[in-house]
Amino acid sequence: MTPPAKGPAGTSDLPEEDTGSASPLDFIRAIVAADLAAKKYKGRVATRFPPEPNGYLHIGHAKSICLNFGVAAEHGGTCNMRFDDTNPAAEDIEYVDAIQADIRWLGFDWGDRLRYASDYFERLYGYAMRLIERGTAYVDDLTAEQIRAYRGTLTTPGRESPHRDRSVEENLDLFTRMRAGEFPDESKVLRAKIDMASGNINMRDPVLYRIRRATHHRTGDRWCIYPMYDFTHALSDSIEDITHSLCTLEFEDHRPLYDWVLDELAVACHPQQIEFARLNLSYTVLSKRKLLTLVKEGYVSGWDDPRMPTLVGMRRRGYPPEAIRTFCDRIGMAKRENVVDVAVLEHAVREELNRTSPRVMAVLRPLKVVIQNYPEGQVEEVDAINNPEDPAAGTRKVPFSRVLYLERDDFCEDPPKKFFRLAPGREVRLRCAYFITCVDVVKNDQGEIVELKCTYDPATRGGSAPDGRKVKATLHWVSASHALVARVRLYDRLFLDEHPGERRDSLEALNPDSLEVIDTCRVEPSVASVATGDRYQFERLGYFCVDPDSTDDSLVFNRTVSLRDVWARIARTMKARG
RNA sequence: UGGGAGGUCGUUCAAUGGUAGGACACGCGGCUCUGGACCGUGGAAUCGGGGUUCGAAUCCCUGCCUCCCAGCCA
Repeated sequence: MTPPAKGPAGTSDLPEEDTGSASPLDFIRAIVAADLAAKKYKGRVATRFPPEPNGYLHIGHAKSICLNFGVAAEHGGTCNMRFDDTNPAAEDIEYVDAIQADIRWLGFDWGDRLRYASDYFERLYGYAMRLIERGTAYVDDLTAEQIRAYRGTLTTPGRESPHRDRSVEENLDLFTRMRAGEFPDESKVLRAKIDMASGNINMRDPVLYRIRRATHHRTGDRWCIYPMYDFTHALSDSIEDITHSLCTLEFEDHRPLYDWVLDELAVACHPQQIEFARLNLSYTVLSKRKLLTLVKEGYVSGWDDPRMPTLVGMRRRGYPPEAIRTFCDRIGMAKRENVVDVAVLEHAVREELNRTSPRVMAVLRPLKVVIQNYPEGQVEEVDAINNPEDPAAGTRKVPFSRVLYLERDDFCEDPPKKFFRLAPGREVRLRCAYFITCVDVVKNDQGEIVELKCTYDPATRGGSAPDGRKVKATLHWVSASHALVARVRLYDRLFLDEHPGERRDSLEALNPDSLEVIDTCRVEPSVASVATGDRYQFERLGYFCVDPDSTDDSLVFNRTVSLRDVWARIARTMKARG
C-alpha cells in the first residue's frame, strides 16, 4: 500500500505508481487504466467531487474524496471541487465553507478548480431551450400529486401527461415565461419527453426544471427556476470536461438519464458514469438525516462532537487525516454492499498515532501513593523517552518525588490470577523511575482505598535492578505536587448496535455511556504549554488530543482511541467464565 | 409477468480458465521499562443445483437470497 504523500496530497504529488509489489487495481482504476491505454480521452483523466452544500462531510464522503482526487493524481489528471448547488432551499454558505475546510484538512487540493453548478445556470437554461426546440422537453402544468399519479408504479407503466404534445413554440414561450417569473411556484415544470412506459422510473419524463422562489446563496434572486440534479449533473460534468464521473450505487438507475441528456444535446464531452458502493461503518450511522437528528435533538454537542463520524468530529477527536486516508485505501472499492468494521478505522488511527505521538504520563483516576523511604521534600528528574518508535523525538525530564499518583486500576488488594500490577507486598516498576513495593493500604471509614504506602529501592533508579531481579509490571505515575490537573473526555462508540442504521429507530441503540468526563486527571508538567489539536499518547492508556475547550489554565483532553488492552480482554473472559 | 445491481474467510478487498491470497478481527506463542509497539503462528470462505473443460470463484443453464428505484431532493 502507498501511504499518501506527506504534505497536502494534491493532484500532482501522490506517488504515481507503487513501485514494488503492484497491488491489484480496484475495478474503477482498472477501467481508468484501460481507457488510458485505449487513448479514450486523449490520455486525460478528469474527475470531480460534487457535494451538495447541505450538510457536513463524513467518513463516507472521505471514501469518495480519496477516490476522485486519488485517481486523478495517479495519472497526473485533475479533480474539480464542485458544489452541486441547485436546491437553494436546502443549501447554505456555512456548508460550502465547511466542506472546503474539511477536504483541505483531509489533505487534498483542487488548486483553482473550484466550481459551482450554479455558475452554469445560464448555460443550463440554454441547453433546456435546445431540448425544447428538439421536441424532447415540454412544459407540464400537472401538479406534483398528478405527476406522481401519472408516473405509474414500479410494476405498472405511467400515463402521458395531457400537456405532453404542446408545440415547440408554446413550450418555448411557456419556459421563457417560467424563467421570467410569470407563474407561481409549483405551477409548472419542464419535463424531458422520454418514455412513460419505461421500466426505469427515472426515464418516465423526469422533471428537469421547477419553479422555486428561494434566495440562492450564490445567485441570490436572479433565478426563480432551478434545474434538477440529473440534468445539472450530467451537463456540469460535460462542461468541465470530466472523463470519469464517479458516484455511488443508488445513481445506477440514473445513468440512462445521464447518458440521454448528453446524447440528446450532442455535447462534445460525454463522461462515463461509474458507480461504486458507498461506505457503511459498524456501530455508526452515516445518513445525513440521522446525523442531523443527532445534532438537532442534542444527542451530541454538534457536527464536530468527537463521537460523530463527520470529518470535523474526527478532527476534534484527534484522528489524523493520514489515518483516514490510509483507511480509505484499505477498505477497497467495489460494488457490493458493505459494512466495514470500525476496528479497521481505529487500527489505522492507532498505527499513525503510534508512529507520531509523543508519549507522556497521565493518571486518569488518581490514587495517592506515599513512598515511605523517599526523603521528604526531595525532587529528582528522571529521563523519559518521548517516542520509542522515533528516536529523533528525544527525551524529556519528569519530576519524581515522595508523593505520587498511580492509576486506581493499577492496584488490586486481592489480585486475581494474571493481574500483574501492584498489590499488597508486590513489587512493580514505575516507568522510567524506580521499583516500588506496596507495604500498606490506607482506607477511609467507608472502606475505600484512599492511599497506598510503598517503599522504593534506590538501587533501581532508571528502572532496572542491579541484581537482575524482574518485575511483571511497569506502571505510569505522576508526581502529586508537580502534576497538572486536567479534564479528560473519554469517548466510546455512539451506538451499541453493530448496525444502528438498519433499525427503524436508531436512537434506541444509542450508547448511554458514549461519553465520560473526568475532571480530576493528573498529567505530567511537560504538557503545560500545549496547543489545540496537539496529540499525545498517555502511556498505557491511549491517544489523547487537546480540545479547543482548553484555556490557559484549564486543560481539556479528548481520548482519540484507547491503546489495545490485553488485560481488559483477559478480565472480560475471566468475568464471563465466572 | 417492472427496471437496475450484487452474492468469496467473522468483516472487507483480491484472484478475470491454472496452488483461493492480503488486511482487520479472533486464538496461541515469543519479545518488551507501555499487558502498547513489534515478531512468529493457527483456525477461517467461493449462495444452492446442473453443465462445458484436463482444469471453474471465474464460462453456460437454473434456482435462491440481498440491495436500490415510484421527490417539483441530491
